[in-house]
Amino acid sequence: MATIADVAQAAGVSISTVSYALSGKRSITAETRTRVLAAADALGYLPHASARMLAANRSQIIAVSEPVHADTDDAAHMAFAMETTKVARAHNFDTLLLVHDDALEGMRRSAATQLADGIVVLDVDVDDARVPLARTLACPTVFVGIPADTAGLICVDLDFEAAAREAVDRLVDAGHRQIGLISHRPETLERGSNFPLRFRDAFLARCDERGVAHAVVHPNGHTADGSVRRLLERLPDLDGIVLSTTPDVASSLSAILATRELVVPRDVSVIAAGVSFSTARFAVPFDTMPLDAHASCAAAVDLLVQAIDGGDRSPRIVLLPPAYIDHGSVLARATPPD
Amino acid sequence: MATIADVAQAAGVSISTVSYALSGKRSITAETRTRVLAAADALGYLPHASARMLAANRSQIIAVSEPVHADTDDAAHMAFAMETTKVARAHNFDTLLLVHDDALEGMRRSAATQLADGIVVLDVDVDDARVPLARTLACPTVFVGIPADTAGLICVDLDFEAAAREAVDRLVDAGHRQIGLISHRPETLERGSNFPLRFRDAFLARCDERGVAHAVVHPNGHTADGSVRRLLERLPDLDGIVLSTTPDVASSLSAILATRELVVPRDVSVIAAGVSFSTARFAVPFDTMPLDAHASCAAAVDLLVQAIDGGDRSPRIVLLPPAYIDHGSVLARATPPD
DNA sequence: CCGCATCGTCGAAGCGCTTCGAAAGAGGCG
DNA sequence: CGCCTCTTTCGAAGCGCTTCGACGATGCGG
Repeated sequence: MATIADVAQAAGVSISTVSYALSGKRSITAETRTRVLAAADALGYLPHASARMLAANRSQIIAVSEPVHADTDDAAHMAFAMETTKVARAHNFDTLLLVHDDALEGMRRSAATQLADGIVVLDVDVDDARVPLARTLACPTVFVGIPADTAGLICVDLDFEAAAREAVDRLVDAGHRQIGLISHRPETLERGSNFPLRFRDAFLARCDERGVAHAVVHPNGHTADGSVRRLLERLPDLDGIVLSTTPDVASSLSAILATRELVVPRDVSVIAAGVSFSTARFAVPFDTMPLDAHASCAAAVDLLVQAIDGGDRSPRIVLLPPAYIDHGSVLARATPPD
Repeated sequence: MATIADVAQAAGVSISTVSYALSGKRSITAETRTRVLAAADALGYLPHASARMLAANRSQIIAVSEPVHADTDDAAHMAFAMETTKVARAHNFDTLLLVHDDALEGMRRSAATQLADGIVVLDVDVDDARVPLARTLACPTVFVGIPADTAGLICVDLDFEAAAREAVDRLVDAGHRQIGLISHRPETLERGSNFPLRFRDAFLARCDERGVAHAVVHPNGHTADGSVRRLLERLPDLDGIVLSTTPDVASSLSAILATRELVVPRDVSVIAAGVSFSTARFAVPFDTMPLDAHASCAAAVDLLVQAIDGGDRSPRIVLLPPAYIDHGSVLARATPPD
């Protein structure tokens, strides 16, 4: 491997001149710069990563902490890790993957050894062990998700509350009067995954505000079977369903409604909200307010880079407004006669 | 952050003594070692990653190259990247994630800058651009998957050929006479994904050897709809199906067979082989020979660490024998009267 | 014509660690 | 008692880079 000394020799200049010519941190004559760049190019020179890290006190590495809980959607996780990596590259950072139990310990390690310049924390629980840890680290950290106690943290997430409100509003505005929410499985909520709670609570509040009959169910298995049954028990004239659940449950919904002679959107309107999968390939695609991995990760990395490069570590919560993708699964109801 | 000098001072020894006490590369009296360890502990000392990398000429980082093609299964990719990371940690390596277009360029970069000590290449195509690149790199590289030209490479994969043969053998041995293979979507094969080809070819060869009627279909959409229709056109008495396909296609199979009054395993036996998803939660679970991410990645990382630490870079192909998980989806057929 | 900025380049220090060679001390043997 | 060996520890070099201070050269104004 060629070193900066080789380039310097080839270009007939000093080592520091090469460094400045390549970094642009001091002015260099155009002619000298050209010579240096040519030499670097000819030698295929790339700076030795660890030497650069040591001297510059910067690793250009972002750690990504991703615990991967058994009950969460692998494909969604993948998307977040990948998007974080992609966006980080655009900022000239590489990403280090910290998974499973090392999601926690790895944060401490990569911060203490200064392996990472910053950390992105994914799959955040309400009561996440990584929250107190992050507070003790010298290393800037951004959470994708909102834990219970956000004091001192930088957090980014879809505005699940706004999404829940918009879902309710759209259904109510279109004349729906009995709205059910199919949420996540009970174990997901018990573990303390944060967004299902936020979504559910906002859903309940908005339904109350709008004065509409409503019910919330949590699927027990991997289909919407029991959820639909329980919704219909509580809302016999169910005309709207909001989905904030897993892809397997969502994809089974149309068929299960069909067994009860219910057709989407003829009899029941459906909106999927805060979901990280697409319903476009479902037999009946649903209107969707997606949990957009790219948007969340881009925002997170932007904030992190700002903290690293710009030194702006002031705590804040950034909520991303939901987008609405129309697939025609919401049908206006005739206003019931007073 | 505490440095090795701080530890040395606290323990009342020299820097090199601390280094040797911690690394164990030279003998140190028990008493001195204890003192050093105590001091390191008290100060919360962890060696500065880049300083250590620079001095030791070792990064303890493995790059993971994962292009993520649009037509491939996100959850499966996730599993491979995660498992690689997990196994790497057990060897005291961290993993750097290289995705999308950077899967290729990142390999060059992390090798040239010596950011990575080795590379694991995932999601390998038959004609993968990363193959010729790997040959030019100084950095040891292990492929998870078998490209067309394996000259000079270290590769690990499930023995798809053996899996195909075993699937055919099990069906034929159980008296099946018309066996269909539902393979991957045409675009997956066109892109040159390597294992579907290997599996299909071995399937065809074994069916010929065993003298059994057979057909191969490639699903067009995301269900097994058309595949089943085309199989039945060509094999009117279809009694066995081998699945080497995507989870969406596989999960739709039972229901689609049901529309034709075909029940698994009463009328048709099914074996899923070389798949990275579980069929355990399907309405009818299938016998499965899994593509085990953990096994593949563990083997890959072992080989890579051997190459890095042990200097053993001799090219080789390691094929992992398939396991067979019985879910009762294969039913012995009465031998037809001669 | 001299002094003073300004510009482009250079030399050297230093980032925190590993590792080599050597020094110092301990112990055994003739 | 001296010599040699072995063990334990130390000092210093060096990994490849960034960056600071300085130095010579050039250009300008007084």
